[in-house]
Amino acid sequence: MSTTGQLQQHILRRTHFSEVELAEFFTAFRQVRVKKRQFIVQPEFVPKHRFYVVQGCLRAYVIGDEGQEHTIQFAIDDWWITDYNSYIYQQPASMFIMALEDSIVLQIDYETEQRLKQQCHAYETYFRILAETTAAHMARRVITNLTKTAEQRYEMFLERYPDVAAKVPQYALASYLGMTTEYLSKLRHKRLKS
Amino acid sequence: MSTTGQLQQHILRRTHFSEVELAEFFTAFRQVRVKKRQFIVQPEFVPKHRFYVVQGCLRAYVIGDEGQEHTIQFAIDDWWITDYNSYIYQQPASMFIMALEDSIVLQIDYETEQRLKQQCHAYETYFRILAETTAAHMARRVITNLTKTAEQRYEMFLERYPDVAAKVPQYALASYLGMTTEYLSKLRHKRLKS
DNA sequence: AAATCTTCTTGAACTGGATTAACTTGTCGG
DNA sequence: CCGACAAGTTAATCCAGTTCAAGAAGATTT
Repeated sequence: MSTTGQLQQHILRRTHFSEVELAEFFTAFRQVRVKKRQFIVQPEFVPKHRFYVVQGCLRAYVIGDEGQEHTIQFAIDDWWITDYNSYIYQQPASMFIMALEDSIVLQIDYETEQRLKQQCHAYETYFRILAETTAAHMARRVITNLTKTAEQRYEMFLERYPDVAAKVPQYALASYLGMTTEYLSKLRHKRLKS
Repeated sequence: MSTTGQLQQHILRRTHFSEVELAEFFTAFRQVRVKKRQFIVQPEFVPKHRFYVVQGCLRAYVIGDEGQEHTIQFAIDDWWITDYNSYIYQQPASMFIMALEDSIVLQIDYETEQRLKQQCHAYETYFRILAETTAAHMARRVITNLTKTAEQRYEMFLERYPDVAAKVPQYALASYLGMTTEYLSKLRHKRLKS
């Protein structure tokens, strides 16, 4: 499948674009290769793009007051990623987004996205659905963080995202789940014994 | 101002509807009075509506495995509220949404919303913006919960939402901030002394 | 205005998870 | 294939926040 073919599926599984709409939509994207450890978003800079991951693995994180990293989002094949707050309001980012492995992404820039959404109802619908999905996902995460223990959060993550769990380094997962690397290490060990 | 006048402002501050579009949009809403302690969403039932709060105060919460309540969202005048996950996917709710005081809401039902969005690009845009705002808000909350201590979370909430903090009962706020009532009580006391 | 229920407070004992620190194992560029 | 740094482990100690328990202060109903 071509690299845009994957995104095409992502779109058509959620809404309907005509042939013409699809073709024009893809002209808005640029395919970019991102090397491991390379940043695509950095604090202080206004994030110009939203990214669709064709292949690879990226991680968004913030740095807390005491210098610890906190993972906000992972993205693997067929996921969208950006610093949501900063992108939609076009404010300087507060996150880093870094490739955890060599990756291929499709990027669309803010102005183009705005123009497309204005121009065509179907495009607007697609981005509305993306936003809704993001909101729903974030709401679930808030609930999980409020209601579950560290151990339960780990177990749930393993069940829900086994492919992500397998790909990302332990320290990144720990900081996503809101615990230290050391504690996650203990949980894993405990798990193996039982 | 009429009750829809408030919602009209909410819309026009975010996007543009023509006179005709505005008029038709409002026919989709029904104004409902909700008494204190009354539920508008309950677990097991598919939430049929999304609610715009004209006046009053509502609270969305889930019940954890050990029976504790966890507040997911508050809504006061000029806010939207629903069980987001359940509403957009039309699945049985997992939350309660209850009025903390006698309130007036405007409700739109799922099918009507779908029809409106399909019918008119401007409506679609408005709901896209609502979803984006929700996503951004939830993302900020995830970050705060990961990076800040209970005390910092409380201080930040007071600063950002003083009107909500003044309205809602202590136990509801505590469970929103992810701490026990007892601990919040101590934090307040500590705060008064300094 | 008494009775009942709901919310808030206070303090003592406890614990899930953090911190610190030293060590082991991977990984990869040269 | 080696040197260096990044990632993961283990164990001792510590603390932010919970739990339990009992009472005080508001609300709401009769």
